[in-house]
Amino acid sequence: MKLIRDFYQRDTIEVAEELLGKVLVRDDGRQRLSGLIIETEAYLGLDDPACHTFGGRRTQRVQSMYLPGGHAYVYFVYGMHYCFNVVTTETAPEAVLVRALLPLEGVRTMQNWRRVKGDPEDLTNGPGKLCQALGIDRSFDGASLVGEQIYIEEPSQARRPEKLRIEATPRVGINYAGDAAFWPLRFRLFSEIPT
DNA sequence: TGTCCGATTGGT
DNA sequence: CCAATCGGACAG
Repeated sequence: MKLIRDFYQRDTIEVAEELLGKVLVRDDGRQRLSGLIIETEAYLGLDDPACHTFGGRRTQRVQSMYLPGGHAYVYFVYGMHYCFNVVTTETAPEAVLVRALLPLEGVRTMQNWRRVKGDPEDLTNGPGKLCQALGIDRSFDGASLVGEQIYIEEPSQARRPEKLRIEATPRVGINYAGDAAFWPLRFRLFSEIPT
């Protein structure tokens, strides 16, 4: 079951936690590439120094963060990587960064796009890596998450754990953000998931 | 227009 | 630990 718009149009921290254990799907019409979401980070908009919209910044790059919850915000960093975010709330420019997946469908294709072999976990255990594995680039910026090309769905019964165990720790790579660098807004699933 | 730097990754 | 690599934010 594909998540509906209302799932995204809620409090950002709630969405960040509840995205854990869901399945991110990229469907190019020929095949499905998917992975179980195991790590996220919440970015809290105007009052969050680590957020691209801090202080009400509204530049070309971050336009899609001002879309209603349920859209994608994809940006380019370090001259070579893309990061995929889920826009949250009804109107506030907040989002959740998807940081890691457990590959499910289309592992072969992911290996081709990543040009690495070996441990499937290395395919999508980082925000830049998972974008490369799923073929997500800036053309997905602003895309609807209730459409056909990219969306998030409930996991199959088989890989839905009895109870999710979540750990909250500080976000990474934002040491420039002062106190906000210590806010526990990074969420990780550490239950055993059947694969 | 010029400069500085990044919500990362991969190799030393 | 450090380089790669270039678009974006902001100062001038």
